[in-house]
Amino acid sequence: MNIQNTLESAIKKGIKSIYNVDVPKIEFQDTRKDFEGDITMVVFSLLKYIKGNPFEIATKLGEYLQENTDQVTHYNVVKGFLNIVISNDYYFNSFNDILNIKNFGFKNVAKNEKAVMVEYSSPNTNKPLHLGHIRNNLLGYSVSEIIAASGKKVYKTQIINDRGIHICKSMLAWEKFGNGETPESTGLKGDKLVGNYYVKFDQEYKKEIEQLVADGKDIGEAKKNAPILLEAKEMLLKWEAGDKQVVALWKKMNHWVYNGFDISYKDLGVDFDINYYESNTYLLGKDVVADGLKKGVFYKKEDGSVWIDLTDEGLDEKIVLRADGTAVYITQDIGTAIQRIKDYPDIGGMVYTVGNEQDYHFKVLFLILKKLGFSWFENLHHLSYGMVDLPEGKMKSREGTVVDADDLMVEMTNTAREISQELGKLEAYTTPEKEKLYKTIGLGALKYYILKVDPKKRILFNPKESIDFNGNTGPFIQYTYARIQSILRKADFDYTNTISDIEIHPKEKALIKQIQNFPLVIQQAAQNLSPALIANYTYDLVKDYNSFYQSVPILGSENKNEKIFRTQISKKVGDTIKLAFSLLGIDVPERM
RNA sequence: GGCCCCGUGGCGCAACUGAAUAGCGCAUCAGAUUUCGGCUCUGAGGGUUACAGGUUUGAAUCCUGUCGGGGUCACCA
Repeated sequence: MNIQNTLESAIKKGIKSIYNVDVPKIEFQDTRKDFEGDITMVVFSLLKYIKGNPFEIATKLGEYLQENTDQVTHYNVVKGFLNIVISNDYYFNSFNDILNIKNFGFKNVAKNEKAVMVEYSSPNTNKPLHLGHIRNNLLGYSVSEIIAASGKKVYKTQIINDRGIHICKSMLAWEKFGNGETPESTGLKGDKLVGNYYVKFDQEYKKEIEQLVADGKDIGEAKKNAPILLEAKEMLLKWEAGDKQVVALWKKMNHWVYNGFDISYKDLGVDFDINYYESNTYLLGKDVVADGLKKGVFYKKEDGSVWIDLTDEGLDEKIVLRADGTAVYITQDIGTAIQRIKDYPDIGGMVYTVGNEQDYHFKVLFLILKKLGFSWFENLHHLSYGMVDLPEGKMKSREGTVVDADDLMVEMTNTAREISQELGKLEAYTTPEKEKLYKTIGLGALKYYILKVDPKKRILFNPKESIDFNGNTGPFIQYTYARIQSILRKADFDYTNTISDIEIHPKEKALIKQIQNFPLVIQQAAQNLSPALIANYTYDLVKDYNSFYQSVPILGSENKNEKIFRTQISKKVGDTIKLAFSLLGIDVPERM
């Protein structure tokens, strides 16, 4: 029970006894530095229920609290703000209550809570992962961890786009120009090898168009009729017909890609519980459309195509099935959503981590599922995020301006190595341990940098200059953690027993308050699908700790109990940093 | 053009979903530290929260309009 809840029920009781009124909610905020107090109640919001002068109301409630609660020692009133001072005993008690709770702030999965499926990454199998995927992966993974810590079961999933004309393009190019190259023969990661052939196709295709135009063909015609494109289309037909050779090639090359992705995912520190493949799901949804037609949710046009009218909701009409009966993108998404609920009946909602260019698509998708009558539609969320832009302009894979995910991770690690070699305290480390550490720091910087900002905002990413190691950054927080560990290593006394008979320092108070807040922050972050809340919380905690560290001696304290208490606080802060960072997918080092 | 998102000190970000004098980091300037890791801490300067109205006891936050940036309006995925 944190202080806010305790006070809230006490104040409600007070209001009941003084004014005989029930109020639903009491508002609190942190007391501003310039006033005395630990927590502040905002009286203004009560004026709806209680007629009167805010100052008087605050004073009466302050008096009531002082007399009727153990925790409130005194109070002061400024305008409509009741500043409440909390007793030292309360801080000791509440800190001692949580001192030995492992994973403080994390809630166990509640039985009656429905599970959540979080989809993220969802790559194409013809291109390696790039910077955009990194933001997607970090967000999706972190949100999954946060929801899990908030007390819900989570299924992490990705849907792999493994079929279609674009896949045939890289297959065809490999067949024509590959000379039997494999990841083993070239030493390339599988996704990189296949990606190269996707580029190769595009080059050949452009050449053929130029040739055709030079021969006097119209440019539009040339684009449609370039021989290599026709061949790719033919290949797609063969694939759909189940042609043995094409399917075998498709399987072989996709495997290369999956092996490549696995390496990238592992480096990035993300994982999945379930994979869905478009080759299995692209036919889903058609029967749902037939069903919806019967129910009158959809309607058929003269040419046989099926549509939904969303003009009443301020959107357009949207096609859900082509005239030839084949599915479009959204048909598949409808089918897949329903399929997932069938596969995992304990799911009560889903989170789709997809870029904001698909905002409209998901609006439509959710609306359709609502109209089809699925009750879980209201627990569908599109975790939409802004583009990651480069200083030079937009990322385009064809023009080679993409930042490759693997390259970026290596670059971050290199930067961390350079800095650590100058400043690190790593004498005790072996070379492999050092390498692991550089990666921890480099990726910590990258992850924190991306996750601390509101997902909706665009990020301008300058690989060379953007990543700072000072200030509000991952490494700064990691550094504080490492320093705490250094203190704990040196603490050669028993600090497991609880302490309560010393003077409590304001900086210690601030830290206890901050730690107590952690469970609430997790719940808020889960509700808002916002890793940024966790990142900012951790930073605030670390700043409070550094301030504490600077103001009071810990191991150097003369008073034995003080020494123990401060060590305990340090330990708890360290634990909390570690837990919070685990929610962001960031490791913390023992030394750096 | 319709719809959606964004606009906060020079730069990068906050503000618990409407509350006190809008916080923090980088950069700049001035200090602190016999001690536990000098990648730390304390302080100063720097803001009409893009602009104009409105609602409210109270607005960066809600509403309307304008401007600027981005996205989206495919029988592509």
